[in-house]
Amino acid sequence: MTSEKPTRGGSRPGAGRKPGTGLYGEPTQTLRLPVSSVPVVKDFLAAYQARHRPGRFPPAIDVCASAQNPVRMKLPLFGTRVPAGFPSPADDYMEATLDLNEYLVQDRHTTYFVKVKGHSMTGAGIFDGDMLVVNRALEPLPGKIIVAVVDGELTVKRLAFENGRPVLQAQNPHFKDIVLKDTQELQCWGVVTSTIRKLV
Amino acid sequence: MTSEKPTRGGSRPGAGRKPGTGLYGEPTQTLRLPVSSVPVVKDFLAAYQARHRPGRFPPAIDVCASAQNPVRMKLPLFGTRVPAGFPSPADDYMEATLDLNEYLVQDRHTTYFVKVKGHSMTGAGIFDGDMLVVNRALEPLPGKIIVAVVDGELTVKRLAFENGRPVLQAQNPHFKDIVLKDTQELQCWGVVTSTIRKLV
DNA sequence: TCATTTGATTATTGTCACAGTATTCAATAC
DNA sequence: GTATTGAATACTGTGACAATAATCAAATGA
Repeated sequence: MTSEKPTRGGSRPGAGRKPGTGLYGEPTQTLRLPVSSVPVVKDFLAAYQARHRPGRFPPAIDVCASAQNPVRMKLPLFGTRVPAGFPSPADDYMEATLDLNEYLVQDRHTTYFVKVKGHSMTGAGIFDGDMLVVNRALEPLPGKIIVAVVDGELTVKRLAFENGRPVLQAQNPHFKDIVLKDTQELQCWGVVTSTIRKLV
Repeated sequence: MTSEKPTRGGSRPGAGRKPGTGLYGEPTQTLRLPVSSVPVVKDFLAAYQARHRPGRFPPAIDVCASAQNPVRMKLPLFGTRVPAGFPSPADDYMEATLDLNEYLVQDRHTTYFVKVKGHSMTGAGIFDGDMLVVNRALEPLPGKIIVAVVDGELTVKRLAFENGRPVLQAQNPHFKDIVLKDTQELQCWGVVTSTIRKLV
């Protein structure tokens, strides 16, 4: 321990942290939120931050399941007319019975389920935690929402083509589209046929 | 226009705004976010506010009863890891089985389906043509999305309470909320537990 | 009598400001 | 040539402030 005056360091022109080197690469601002929502928003921001990191696409899918052995289960489906009382199977109001598997699974051998992670598809009405029904036998046409693998990352995006190149469009203006380069391979795992969201 | 000193008003003990009268009914705090995420978070907060707005004690709501019909099923469920190839039932990725009916139908005796018409619930991610899974055995608590009959009209709205009165909130700023008057009867047909949307 | 007006009081809310931290630069030391 | 160092500058979390909103009860006026 000395009290000598150091001779290194000092004023330098052009020194200082460079702009855009923060967590998000863009300006920030403060927003007032209810305290109970803070952890939720922080989780969202973590995904938001990761999504903006160049060259990396965090997985958007959590759970995969296949529809191999569906069983029938019929439940009442009511029509659009307003019944005078609560509808019962004997009423004319009942339009049909509905089997969810029958309704949602075209072909049990080519259908599976995945769970959505992240907020990149909110513009298409697909939210974090939604369950998707995917049919891998369907052709990935432009405009369809597909499950795809790009650079080893599993994502859910809307398929489009620009200048002959496939583009995986995020349906949220704050997430970047994925424009495939010649060196990148697009592996399609199927077309999303339905979305399911649990509310309770 | 006079300059006389008014004699009304003045200091009062116990005056002042009451705690918990804000948008969320709870304390708030500031959080720093990237500017591009601000509209996304604000949208989220709007829904969050509707979800968490504390209601008063619920009035008498008629929960009607009836329905039936059974059967069951089981389907394979795959693990959370991203598989290197397409998952199949023979893979180690299969972790359990998923049954769509089991996943979406808590009690087949109290569950039915309805199809949405109109755009009044788009703010809650419920769109025209969506299929709703409704459980009429669940209690219509504030914040839940319910199927209700008001003045003979069958509607899907979010339930809330203002000044002790039930309010059916449309989740679309272009639709009006339904504030129930004393002469009006609110007949609840159940709580929406899931939404299903077919894309193809 | 009773509904309305009024100013003080207090909570909420959007925004700014500040201190502490992180990053970068280039001269100096080794 | 490489590592160290202090200054410079941006980022980040939190506190503070002013403007707004809500509430109360006395005074007012019909």
